[in-house]
Amino acid sequence: MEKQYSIKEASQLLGIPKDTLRYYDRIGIVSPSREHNAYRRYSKADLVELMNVQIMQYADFSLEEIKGRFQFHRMQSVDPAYLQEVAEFLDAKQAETRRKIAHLEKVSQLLGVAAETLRDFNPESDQRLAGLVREIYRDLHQHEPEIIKEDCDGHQN
Amino acid sequence: MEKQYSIKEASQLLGIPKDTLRYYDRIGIVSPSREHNAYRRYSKADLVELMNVQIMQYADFSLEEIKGRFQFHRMQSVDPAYLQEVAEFLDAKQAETRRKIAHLEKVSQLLGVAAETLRDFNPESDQRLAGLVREIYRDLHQHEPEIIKEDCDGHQN
DNA sequence: ATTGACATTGGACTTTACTCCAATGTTATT
DNA sequence: AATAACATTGGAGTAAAGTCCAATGTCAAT
Repeated sequence: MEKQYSIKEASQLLGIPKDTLRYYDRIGIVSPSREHNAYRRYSKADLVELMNVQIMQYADFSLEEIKGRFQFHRMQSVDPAYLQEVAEFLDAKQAETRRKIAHLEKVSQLLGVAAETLRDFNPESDQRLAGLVREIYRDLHQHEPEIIKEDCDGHQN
Repeated sequence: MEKQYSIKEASQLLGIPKDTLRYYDRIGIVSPSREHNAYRRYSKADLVELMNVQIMQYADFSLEEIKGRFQFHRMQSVDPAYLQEVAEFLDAKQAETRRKIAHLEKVSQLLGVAAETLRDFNPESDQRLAGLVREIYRDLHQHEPEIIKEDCDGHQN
């Protein structure tokens, strides 16, 4: 006889609001069984699934993705082709994550240089700032170079 | 006589949809002047501002922030106290960005190990995966340790 | 005068992941 | 029987940053 948990208990154990648990039930992410009175009863397996969901969210998966791709602990027949597919999906996610990191690295640089330039203005950091901005702008869409290309830090000249 | 640009031209030059430009006008981000017939006329300064907006967005600022903090190219009197304030704001943003990067680094690790584990299962990478997941879970909310702590990769045991 | 390409507006809709509410039902305790 | 503390539901609202639409106005060329 495994213990079962009320929605309140599940909520407290996992730190997920009750409304959110109901929402997950509604959209089919984790749908616990019900008691005679229609109260939700969360099994341990349900809690584990919810922890999975939390991890997946941490890893930037959308609920759609979580719902779609990751029923694989449900299926007992672990089709190797399917495993392969999931692995590729993870690879793609990782690549995307790396791109995001590269982006944020540039942002961090930009912010650092911008703050420095504000703190004490000198032509050197101003130059670096302008260069970064240009680079980012190129990054943003690599075309249409022939317009104004002021440095975009706001100080008019 | 500086050239002025129609909304279509501005849109094409900057790669921003016309509807978005109108939206920016409405919420007061960049509000160009108008012709006799109420058509918007974007000046070069407007375009520069819009480029600023693009950079700011690249740097993960919300439109609220862009609107609130960065009218400083507008003000000609560059109050040093204000510069200081902005610099601190940028510092805070940078710190936040660094936190995001740290998060994504962990995500990337997790995805890598998860894919590896799926590809060819061996107890070693399984261990690493479990360890990472535990770490993340601790990260997620550092409390309530006394429940189930299965590895959250889905394979039942 | 009509056509086509452009412009305007207010307002509704989209997406994601919740969050809140009111009306109502259930359980346990007083 | 009344009360408190739970639970249920459908449905509405929220945030951000657009995106789309219909009705309408303007402009240049035919």
